[in-house]
Amino acid sequence: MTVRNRNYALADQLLETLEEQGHRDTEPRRKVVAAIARKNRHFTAEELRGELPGIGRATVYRALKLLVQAGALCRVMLADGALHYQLNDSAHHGHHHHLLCVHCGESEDVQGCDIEGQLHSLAAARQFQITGHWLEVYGQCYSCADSPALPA
Amino acid sequence: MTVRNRNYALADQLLETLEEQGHRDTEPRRKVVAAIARKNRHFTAEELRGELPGIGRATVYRALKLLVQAGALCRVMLADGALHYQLNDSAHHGHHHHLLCVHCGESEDVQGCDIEGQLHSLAAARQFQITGHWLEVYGQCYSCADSPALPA
DNA sequence: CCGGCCATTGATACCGAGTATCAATTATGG
DNA sequence: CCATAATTGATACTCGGTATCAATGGCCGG
Repeated sequence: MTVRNRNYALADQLLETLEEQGHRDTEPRRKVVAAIARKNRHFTAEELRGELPGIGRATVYRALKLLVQAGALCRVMLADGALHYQLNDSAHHGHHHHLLCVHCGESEDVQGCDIEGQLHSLAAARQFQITGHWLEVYGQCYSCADSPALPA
Repeated sequence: MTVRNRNYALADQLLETLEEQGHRDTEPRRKVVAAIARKNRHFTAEELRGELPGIGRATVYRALKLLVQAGALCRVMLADGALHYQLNDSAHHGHHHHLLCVHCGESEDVQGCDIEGQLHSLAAARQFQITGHWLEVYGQCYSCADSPALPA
C-alpha cells in the first residue's frame, strides 16, 4: 500500500470512529483528521493547527478532544513537560505506556508490563485503592544510543 | 510546636535552601515562601498568587521554579491533568512518586518501589536506555475508601 | 426531495501556566 | 558606603484549552 493510500485509509478509519460515537461527518472534521493521519510522530495541538489554515482553532481542539475520548489518540507528556498527541495504532487502543526517546522523539508503546500489579501490592499495604495511573518513560532508543549524546 | 511555629520554621528552612543555592533573601521572596509554608496540600500557581496580592506574577512563578529546582517543591499532575505544586517533606527530597487521592486531594509519597528495576529489564529487551520517568498514581486513600464514592 | 432540528463551526474572548523584556529597585560583598 | 549584580514587577507575549453565541450545514423523517 502506498503512503498516500495508508493515510487515506487511516483518515477514513478515524472519521468512522467518530461517527460510531455519534459525531457527524463534516468538512472541517475531515481536514483535521486527514492532517492527523499524515503525522508519523507525536505532535502538539498548535503544530496541527498550523497545518490547517482556515479551520477554526476551537474546531481543531474539539476534534482532538473527541479523538482522545474515542481512544484513537493519546496524550503523551514529553520530558520537558510539553503535552503532545499521538495516534494510537489500532492494536494499542487500551491502556499502555510510552518509551519516549528524548533524542529523536520517537516513541514505542509498552503494554506487557505489570506495573499495575506492583502498584496494587504496594498500595494494599497502605490501604490505598488505586483507580488509575499515568506513566511516561524517557531515554534513548536503540538507534540514538550510539549517536553523540545530548548535552547533559 | 505550634502550627505557627512550624510554619515559621518551614518558611525559614525554605529561604535557607534558596540562599544555599546562591539566591538572595528578599522581601517578596519571604512572602511567597511564607505562603507556601502555610500550605498543607498541593496547590496551583494561581492559587498561591491569589494569596499574595501586591506580589508580581512573575515573582511568584520565579520563586516556584527556584524551589522546584532546589528540590523543596515538586510538581504533581492531578488525574484531570492540572499541574499542582507540593512541598517535599525533607525526607523525600529525592525521586519519589505520589499516591493521589482523587476524593480528598491528599497525597502520600512512595519511595520503596522498584518500578525502576522493572522498567529497566523491560527496556533492555528493546535496547532502550532509560534516563528518567514520570509516574502518578490515582485512587482513594484509606479515609476516603468508605465514604460514598465519586460518580464513576 | 424538502424542511426543520440540532450538531457543528469559527470568531471572539477568556482562562491558567508560564516566559521574555526591561527599567527601577535593592541586597550584599568589598 | 558604594558599586555591581540580582531581583522585582509591569507589560506583553506564548501555548493549550474552554465558554459563548450567531450562523451554518448534516442528516433524518415525512
